[in-house]
Amino acid sequence: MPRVGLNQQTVVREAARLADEVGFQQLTLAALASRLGVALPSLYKHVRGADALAQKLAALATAELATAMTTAAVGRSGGDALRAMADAYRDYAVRHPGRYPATQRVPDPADAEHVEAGERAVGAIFAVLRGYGLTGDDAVDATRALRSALHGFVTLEAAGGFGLPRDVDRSYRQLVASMDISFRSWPRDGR
Amino acid sequence: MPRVGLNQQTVVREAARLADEVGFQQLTLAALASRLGVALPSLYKHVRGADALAQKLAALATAELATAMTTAAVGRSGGDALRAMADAYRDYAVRHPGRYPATQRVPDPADAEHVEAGERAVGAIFAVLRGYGLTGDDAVDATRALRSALHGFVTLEAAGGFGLPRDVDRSYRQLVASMDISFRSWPRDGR
DNA sequence: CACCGTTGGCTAATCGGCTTAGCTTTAAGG
DNA sequence: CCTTAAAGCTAAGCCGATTAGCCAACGGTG
Repeated sequence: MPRVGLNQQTVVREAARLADEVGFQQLTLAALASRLGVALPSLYKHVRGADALAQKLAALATAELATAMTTAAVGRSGGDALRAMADAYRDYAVRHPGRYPATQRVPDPADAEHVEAGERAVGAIFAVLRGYGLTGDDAVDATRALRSALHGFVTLEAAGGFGLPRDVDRSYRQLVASMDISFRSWPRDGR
Repeated sequence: MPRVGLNQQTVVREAARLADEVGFQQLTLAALASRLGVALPSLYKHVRGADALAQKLAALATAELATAMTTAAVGRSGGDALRAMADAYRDYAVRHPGRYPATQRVPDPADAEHVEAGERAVGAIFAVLRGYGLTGDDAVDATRALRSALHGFVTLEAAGGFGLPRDVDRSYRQLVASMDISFRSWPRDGR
């Protein structure tokens, strides 16, 4: 019986593909094994279990998303950079509906690649905000605001939460435009 | 053997309590049954199954959230109403970590109460936005923006996605303040 | 080429959760 | 008191995850 020749990389990558097809919640070791032409328990030679697989998938997806955000913003600044990054963010979420939810998982401190990927993603946002003159606590607040807005939008969109017929692309553009306005006149409370 | 005397209401309500304790994902028919002092299959006399239970829980949570939002905004307007509603929203999510995620489920059109609850929640936001002079398509866009921001924030907060030590309450206040600014000068593209 | 150790794959078995089928018994109403 | 709808039960089957333990393929070494 010839070996299939799997390793952790191939397993995680196929999991990513499968997740995009069937959804993150429906990503199952059983389905993944059959997809890879292998019996389910064989996967344990490469991944500790279902939870560990999800965590590895999170690391992969976070790295991809961070790269997409960084790439989009490079060579741009201000509202231009913001729009490009926001578009890249939503584009990733739409094109990878199975991977995107995985990016919500907090990195395991022991997984250096995952931690680094998360820092790259936040760093990309920070860099854009520096273009608005936002630094320190303001940058932290603004980063949280931007992440919240983008994450919330793509999550609601994916869940089918926008019932009305109004064009969703346009709503997203308006959201990003409103964030642009916010960042240009960021509210400072007394501190 | 005396009867416990369950009905759909009591089952769903207990499910909500349990979900808040153990988390939405960990809400299981097995745990719910043992909590109610009943064998698992007995639950099927009151609920069609696990998915239907989640849907009923969604209806309950959506109604509660809508009520909280509406109550908070009553008698206020403008930024005052916005802040009160936003605080009520986050407060609900924090105090009901198991119910809140359920509110993401799209109502089944056949469940009139659920549909109505969703409309009440959106209607509450619409009402606040009217105080900013936002109506029609602008109100739709702004509603989506606000929902995105609030939902994104509480979701990331619950997931532990805010790593830095910066005070989360303050970040939320800043987010809401920035939305207030956005609504006061809502961007209109050429249409 | 033969040997051997590593390791990737397998089968078997257990466990937990969901679901269905079908039986029993409560309790409410005539 | 009798009937009957419904609330509860047990039994059984399915599916996914996990663990244990076996076997065979491949790579390196003599």
